[in-house]
Amino acid sequence: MNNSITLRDIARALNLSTSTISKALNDSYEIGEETKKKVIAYATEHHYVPNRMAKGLKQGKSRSIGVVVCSLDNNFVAQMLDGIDKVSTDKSYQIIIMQSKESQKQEIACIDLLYSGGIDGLLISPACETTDFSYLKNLQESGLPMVLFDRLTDQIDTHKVGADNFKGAYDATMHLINNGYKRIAHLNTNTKLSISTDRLNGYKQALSDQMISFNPTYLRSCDYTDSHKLNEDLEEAIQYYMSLPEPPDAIFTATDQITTRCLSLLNKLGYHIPKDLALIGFTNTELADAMNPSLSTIHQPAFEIGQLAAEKLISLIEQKHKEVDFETIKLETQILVRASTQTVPTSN
Amino acid sequence: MNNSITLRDIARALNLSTSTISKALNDSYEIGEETKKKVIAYATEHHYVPNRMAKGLKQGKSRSIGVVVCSLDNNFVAQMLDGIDKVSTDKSYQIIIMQSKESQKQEIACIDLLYSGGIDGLLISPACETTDFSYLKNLQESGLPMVLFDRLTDQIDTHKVGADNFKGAYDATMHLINNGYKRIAHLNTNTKLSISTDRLNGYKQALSDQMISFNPTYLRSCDYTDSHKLNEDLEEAIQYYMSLPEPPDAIFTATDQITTRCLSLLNKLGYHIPKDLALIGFTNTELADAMNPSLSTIHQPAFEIGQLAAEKLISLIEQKHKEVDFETIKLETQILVRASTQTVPTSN
DNA sequence: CTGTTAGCGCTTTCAT
DNA sequence: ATGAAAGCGCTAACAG
Repeated sequence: MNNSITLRDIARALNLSTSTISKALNDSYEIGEETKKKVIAYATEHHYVPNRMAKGLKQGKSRSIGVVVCSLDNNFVAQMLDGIDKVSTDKSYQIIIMQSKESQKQEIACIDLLYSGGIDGLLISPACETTDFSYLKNLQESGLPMVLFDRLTDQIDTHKVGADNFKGAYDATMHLINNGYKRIAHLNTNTKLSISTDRLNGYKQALSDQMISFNPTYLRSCDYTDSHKLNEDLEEAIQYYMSLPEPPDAIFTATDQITTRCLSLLNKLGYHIPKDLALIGFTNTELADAMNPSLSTIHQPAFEIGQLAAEKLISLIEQKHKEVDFETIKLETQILVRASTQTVPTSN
Repeated sequence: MNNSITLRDIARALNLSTSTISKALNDSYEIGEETKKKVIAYATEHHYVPNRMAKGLKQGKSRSIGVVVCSLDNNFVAQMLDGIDKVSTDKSYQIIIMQSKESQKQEIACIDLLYSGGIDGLLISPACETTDFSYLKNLQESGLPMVLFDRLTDQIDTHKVGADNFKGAYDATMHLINNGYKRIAHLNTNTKLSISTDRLNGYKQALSDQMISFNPTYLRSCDYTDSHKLNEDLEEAIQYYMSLPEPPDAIFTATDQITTRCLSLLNKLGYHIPKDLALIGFTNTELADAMNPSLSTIHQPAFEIGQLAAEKLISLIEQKHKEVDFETIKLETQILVRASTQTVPTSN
């Protein structure tokens, strides 16, 4: 660990007290210009770097923020983290990122570790598996400021920042309908979180607005917990759809992983997109344009979600005393129409 | 910050001393079974969670590792981070990730912050911009264990873990030659780091082994610092190549970003891959199969690089006293041949 | 303007 | 088997 010089070392070298050094380095009005200069000169020369742990221990705060996400190796998550990092760095907070891998157990382990590390606040996008939020609620009651981002739940009352998933799903479905698709399947995750339900509801609303009745056989959920299992579920779902007497003519997929993998899988299984089946889904991949075929997507403002969530959390941390009205912010998604939904299927 | 109960609170409640509580919770042999049980029961009931800062301050180590990467929003980096996280979590180290955004100045700011945070060791993949490593060297001399990963340099003597970039580049170039391509261009980054030079050398070696003389007009470097600038440079490079009297018939691209963007760009500019131009490059995207055309790639064992780097660092941390022989480990890359290099160009 | 002192929460001798 | 006390590096009253 850190074995650079300490305040005491400087104090001894300069024949001053540690508190004088501390004040000088913190540019206190109590200290004379002369002394300040001398201290700062010595400190820089000897590469003094303050010990954050000592400072944190003393001050009861650490200027660090814990971030819990499902996975680091996820394009969409990475973009949100980038946004969080931007704001945190600007406001000189350090972020500590941990991954739940979609497991509630691991999520709790992460939170414990973060909490014991003395974070000033928590930014969390819960694991798909998580249904019981009492753990988080307890932490909140014991005074830890927190903001939910991306994946939200009604079970906790705090600031929440995510995309307008209902609208995004509605737009996607409506786009398919407007392009002449009639039998629209929906593939989503097996979670109870809002990302899943909101998207399902948006899908249903669009159908109903267009007088298309919701057909439960066109709805399948995939296990999101395990990457391998996801592929299996996806393949099974597609096989199932296509073996139906009336197979769907389009699929609307609910998450980044599902969308891109679905495209790969459809290609692999030999289906032609969009002739056999149109495809549109939530994903933020920059490669949508270069895919085969280029992929129509619902794009979420990931970076902005991260930024806003971090801002909200920091404001919460810095006005811990005051009463605040918690907000739930839903940022607009964007529909990007490309080739995967362009061909109107042969009439029937 | 953390305002859970402390050892003192437990001590008072149980009419014991803090040191007894500390020992009990750390399962010391000095403490009787009865007492231990009582203490542990109380601690769990009241959700005692130790203060890492206090512990770290006392013990002179924090069980945390600093990680500096160029960017979070980068597929390849994310995979390495995942590997680092796996090992760290297993060995109960916490990781603190920071991004340099390819700027040396920001890199130093990150390192300072990490160092002052009391990290036990540093894992770093330097910014493209970084050429002067004296800063890191000083830190190392002052006792901070560090491991370089992915982007290596001879200027620092420590454990280093990366891919065998020379071999990867050699394989890619050789593959192109074997498939009948003769005028092979190389697009890389404008950095002095080994990732760039090793790949260039592998490319040159393959050419020379096949009696093809290296043509400097077929070599272009892109500014990697800025995402927008990269696109410009790329577009300019392609325009330049294609306006040559003898334009290249294949491109070998050196990094994840360059490779995928190059594909997008070639499509956008209306070139047909691989008829007009073959393309193969370093990238770890899972979407290579689903691209248009499916993309031949050099795949790096990113997760393993992360894992190994973390293991090396932790071993360094935990045997800080002993003398060690530093190793440089180069993991095998993998060539994945797909459609973007499949068609032999029309003879000439 | 500068110094003394106490204490953040924890571990760790050293007594008892 | 348990406790008292010191101290990690820092800041913040409070004196001087």
